[in-house]
Amino acid sequence: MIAEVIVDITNDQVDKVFDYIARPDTIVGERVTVPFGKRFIEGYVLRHKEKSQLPDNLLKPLGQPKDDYPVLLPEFLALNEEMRELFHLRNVDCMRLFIPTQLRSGKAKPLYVNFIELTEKFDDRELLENTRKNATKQIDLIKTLRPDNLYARTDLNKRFGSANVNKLLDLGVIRQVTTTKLRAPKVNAKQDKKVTLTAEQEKVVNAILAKREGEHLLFGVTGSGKTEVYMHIISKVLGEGKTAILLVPEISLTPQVLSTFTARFGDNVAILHSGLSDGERFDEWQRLRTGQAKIAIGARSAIFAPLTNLGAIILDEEHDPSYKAESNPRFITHDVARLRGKFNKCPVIFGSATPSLESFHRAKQGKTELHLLPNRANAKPMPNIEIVNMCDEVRMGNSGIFSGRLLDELENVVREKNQAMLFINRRGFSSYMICRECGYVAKCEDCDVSLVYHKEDNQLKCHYCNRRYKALTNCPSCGSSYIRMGAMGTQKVVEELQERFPNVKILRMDFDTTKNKNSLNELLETFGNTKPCILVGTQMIAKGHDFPSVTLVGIMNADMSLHFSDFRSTERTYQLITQVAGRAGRAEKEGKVILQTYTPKHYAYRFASNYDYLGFYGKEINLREVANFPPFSKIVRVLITAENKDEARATTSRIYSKIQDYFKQNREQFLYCEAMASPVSRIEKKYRFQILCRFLLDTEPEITNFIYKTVTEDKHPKSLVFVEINPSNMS
DNA sequence: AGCACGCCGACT
DNA sequence: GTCGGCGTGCTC
Repeated sequence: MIAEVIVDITNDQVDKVFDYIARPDTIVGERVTVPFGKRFIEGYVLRHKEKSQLPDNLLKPLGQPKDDYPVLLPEFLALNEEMRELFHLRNVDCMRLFIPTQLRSGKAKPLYVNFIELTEKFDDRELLENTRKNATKQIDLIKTLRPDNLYARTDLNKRFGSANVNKLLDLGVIRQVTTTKLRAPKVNAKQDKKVTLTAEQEKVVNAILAKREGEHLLFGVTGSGKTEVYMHIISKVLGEGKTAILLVPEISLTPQVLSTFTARFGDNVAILHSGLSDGERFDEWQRLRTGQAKIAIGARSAIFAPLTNLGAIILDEEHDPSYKAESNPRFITHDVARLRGKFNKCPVIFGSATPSLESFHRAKQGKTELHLLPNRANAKPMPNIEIVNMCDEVRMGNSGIFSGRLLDELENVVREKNQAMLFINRRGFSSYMICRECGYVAKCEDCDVSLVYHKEDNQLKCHYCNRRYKALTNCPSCGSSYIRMGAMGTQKVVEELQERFPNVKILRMDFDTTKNKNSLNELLETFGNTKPCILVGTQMIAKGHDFPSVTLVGIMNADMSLHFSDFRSTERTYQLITQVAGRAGRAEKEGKVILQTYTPKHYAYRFASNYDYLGFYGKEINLREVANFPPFSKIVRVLITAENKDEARATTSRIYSKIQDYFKQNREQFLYCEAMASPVSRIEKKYRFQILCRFLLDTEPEITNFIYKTVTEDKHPKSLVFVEINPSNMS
C-alpha cells in the first residue's frame, strides 16, 4: 500500500504529492513524520493508493503518526483540492489553514490537573499507625476522602498542606491521577433574553429553514435583529443534532457579541479569535473536533472549524473587507463557505445592512436567495444625517477641521450630558511632515512612502516596515525651519477638541490605543461610564459597540475614502457612513449625524443620508456595468518585488510579454493590460512593479489560470511574484 | 526549506 | 596546497 503525502515545507518545488510505503495502520488525514532527503519532517497523508509510478527501490517507508487521531477531516481533503483550483493555493498552505498552528509548533500543551484518590491500602492498620502519632491533619485528610472518588490536588493542598499530601502519597495510602483538561476562554455570560421574533424575522427564519441548501442573502437594516434570526436558525439545526459556524469580522468580536451567544447556547459555543492564548485556542479547536462544542464563532479563519455535519454557515457583516484574505494564503471566505455548504448540504447565509455589490448582484441574478428585514425591530427611526459642505465653511472664513454645525451639536451634547462619536476616515491617509517652503515630504529610506508623525514619542514612523526616524526640525532639502505636519490624525482632532471643550472627557480610539486587548476594553468601559464624553476614532468605532447615550455622530472627512484609487471606494464610503451613522440614537434618545464633506452632491452621500441602499445599488451597479468593472469583469494584478531594481523590472517585462501574447489572441476579452511601477514603488528595500489587467468574464477562468501558470513558470528565485484578484488596497 | 555537491578566491 | 564562499539542484 502506498500513502500520498504532502510535506510540511513552504516551497513551490516540494509542494506536490510524495509517495511512501504505508504502514498497515495508516489513516488518511493523519499527520506523520516522513524521511525526506537526509532529514525527517512532518507531512500529511492525503490518500492511499495501490501502486506508485516510481520504482519500489526509490520509495521510503512512512513514519509514525504524530497524533492519536487524524488531524484532517475528510471534508478538508476535498476542500484542499477545491481551494487549490479556485485560489491557486499550495497544498501546505491549505493544510496549515485546516489545523491550528499550535499543533505544528508543538505549543499545544494540554493543561494537566492532578487528582488524588484512595488506594486499596487506605485502611491498612500498620500504615495508618505510622501516621497516627500526631499527624492529625493526615488523619483528617484520609477521613475526608471516600473510596472511588477523585479530589483536586490543589484543593487538598490548600486544606491539609502539600507536605501532608506528599507524606500519604509516600505511604501509598493515596495515589495521584493526572488528567488533562480543556481550557475554555472565560466569557462573562449575561442573562439570556429570550426574544419572540417579529413577523418579519420569523418569515425569514422559516424561508431559510424551508429551503435548507443553497445560498441566502439576508439584507436587514441596522437594528432589524439579524442576530436573533441567526440564533433561531442555529438553535433549530442544533436541535437536529447538527453543527453551525458563525463568522463575524474580527473587529466586532466584542465581549457583548460573545456573551449574547454563550448566554443562549452555553458550552456548545467555541470561540476562535486572536485574543485567546495558544492553549485556549487549541482547546477550543479540540472541543469542536470532538463534538463537545457544536457552534464555532470567530473571524474569517473560523470557516475552517473542524466540525462535521454542518447545519448552517453564517457570515455576518458579509460586506466586510476582512473576509478577503489579502496576503498568503489568499482566499475569499464567501467562496470557502459555499464549498463547505455544498459538501454538508446546508444553507450558507450572508447577512448585512449594506451588502457588498457582488453579493447583491448575485441575488439579483438568482444565484442567492434574497431575504429582507426592512424595519428595525424596535421600530425606532434611523438617525437623521445632515450633510455639511466644508467648502462653504472655508468660504465663510472657517479653515478649521470642525464645521459650525458640528460645533453647535457638540455643545448640545455637552450641555445635555450625552455622548458623541467623531469618526475620522483614515483610509490611505496619514499625517505626514511637509516643508512649507520647498514642499519636501519626509519619506522612508527603505520604502517609497511618506512617514507618519507620532506625537507620543515625537518620531516619524514608516507604516510599512516600522522603521523609526527622529522628527525633523529643519528641512533636509532646503534647510528651512518652516516644516510642519500636514493633514489631520486622531491626536490632532483630540487636541483641538480639548482646547474647545477643556472640561469634557475626550477619548481616542485607533490602532495605537487599542494594540492590546485590555486597553480596548478599558477604553470602552470608560466611555460607557462617562457623561458627557466625546470619543474620537477610526474605522473601529463603526462596529458592534452599543452605547445608548450616543446622540451625535460626526463624520470628519467623509471624502477620504471616496477619492481613493480603488473601484470599490464609493461602495466602501456608502457602507462606512451607514455603519457609523448606526451608532447614534440606539436607545430612547434620538440620534443625529453630521457628515462633513467637500463634495456634498456625491450620490454616495445622497443615498446614504436617505438610507436608500437599493437606490445606491442601482446607481453603482449601473456605473460598474457601463465602465466594465467587477462584478462585470475581473481585475488581476501581478505584483513583482525584488531587491535589485533591474531584476524586478526584467521579471516584470518577461511575464508581461507572455500575458501580452495571450492578450493579442484574445483581444475582445481584454479591456486593459499594462505594466508599471507599483504605486508604492519600494517596500522594505524591495522594488515593486506590477502588471494590471482587466478582462470580461466570458472566458473565465482560462485567463486567470493562464496568468497563474505563467507566473509559476517564470518564478525566478531572486524576485517574488504575487497574483491578486480584484485587489482593494493597491500599494 | 535544508542539505549536498561543486567550482573559484585568500589564507594558516 | 585547503578552507570556505554561496550558486544549483534534489528531496518519494
